[in-house]
Amino acid sequence: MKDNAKDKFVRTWGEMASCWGINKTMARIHALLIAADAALSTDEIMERLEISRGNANMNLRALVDWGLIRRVSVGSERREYFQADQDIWSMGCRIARERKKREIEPVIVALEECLKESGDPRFNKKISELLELVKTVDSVLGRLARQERSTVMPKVLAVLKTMA
Amino acid sequence: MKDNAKDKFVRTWGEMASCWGINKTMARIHALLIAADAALSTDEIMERLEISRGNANMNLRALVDWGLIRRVSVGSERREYFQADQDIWSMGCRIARERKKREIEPVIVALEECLKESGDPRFNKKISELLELVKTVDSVLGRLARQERSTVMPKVLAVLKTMA
DNA sequence: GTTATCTTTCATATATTTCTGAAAGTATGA
DNA sequence: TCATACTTTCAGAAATATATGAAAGATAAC
Repeated sequence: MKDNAKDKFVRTWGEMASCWGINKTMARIHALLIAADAALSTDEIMERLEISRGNANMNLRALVDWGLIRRVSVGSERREYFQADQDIWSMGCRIARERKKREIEPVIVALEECLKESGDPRFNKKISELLELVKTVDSVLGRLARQERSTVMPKVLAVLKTMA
Repeated sequence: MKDNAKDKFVRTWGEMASCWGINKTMARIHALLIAADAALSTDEIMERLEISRGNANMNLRALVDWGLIRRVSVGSERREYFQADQDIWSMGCRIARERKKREIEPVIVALEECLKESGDPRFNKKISELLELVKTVDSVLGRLARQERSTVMPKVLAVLKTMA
């Protein structure tokens, strides 16, 4: 890691990881691959981030799972290489989609169950409001996630500006 | 904890906590206070969640810090009681504000530094795009957070529907 | 089949986060 | 000032999450 700016980028992404509820190494690998000009092999990643093979393998799999990176083959080599999605906006869409799936949808299901099971009207009122809030967020994320190349956010912003 | 629906609500909120990058007990206390009809004392919270005094104190402070609950005094009692914000939408605004401050703003600062320090045009292009994405999210959250009683989300949703 | 190369798994180790409970701190009022 | 009622702190314990590296599992070429 000779380039200071890239190095800082990798470090920063890793430090932010805990806020985002993901693991630090996963974030660092992602950053490394975003910054990289070419696809990298597992060994290159291990070396540059000073992590073990098992760790690299686990986090690469998780990143592929999130749809944030993909396996690519280089020439006729046996070795697998990894490459980050090169379109930043589409990366944003994927993150939106995954977070919706992992963070929001399970809450909606659980809140609806609470609502069904409870007879307390005061509690039900609160849960309904919460559900309304969560569903709105869910809906916004859902629409965002559906865009191929996102033009949504700028439009949303424009609308917000006319209010306030 | 006799009420099953409330109990499930507290449990669910706690389980989601890791996704949101906050701690489980903090989320459970928050849920307990949302569900409660009256303010609760530290001892009541300790007892109902079966946690220690130190733990309760630490997480109550964090929740006050986030602006999600507040200290209230009951009658002439010496003891402090805690109460969740009763307005769910305003709670949403607070969460938006805190997450913007904790998760988004530091990234923007760091990305701008990366941009300044790097001479690699390919890298700079990616960072600029990333910055644009992050700033858009920041801006949306910022506007959301500024609303007192949020009417923003429904409007945003309405706008999104006209596109698709 | 055998060898060489690369990937995945998993028991164990390490690091990090969270929790406990007793001690110290603070405020109130007799 | 002392006793009382409550809050906060913090060192160590427990729980959880992450990482390691050697072994087992693939796959391809010979």
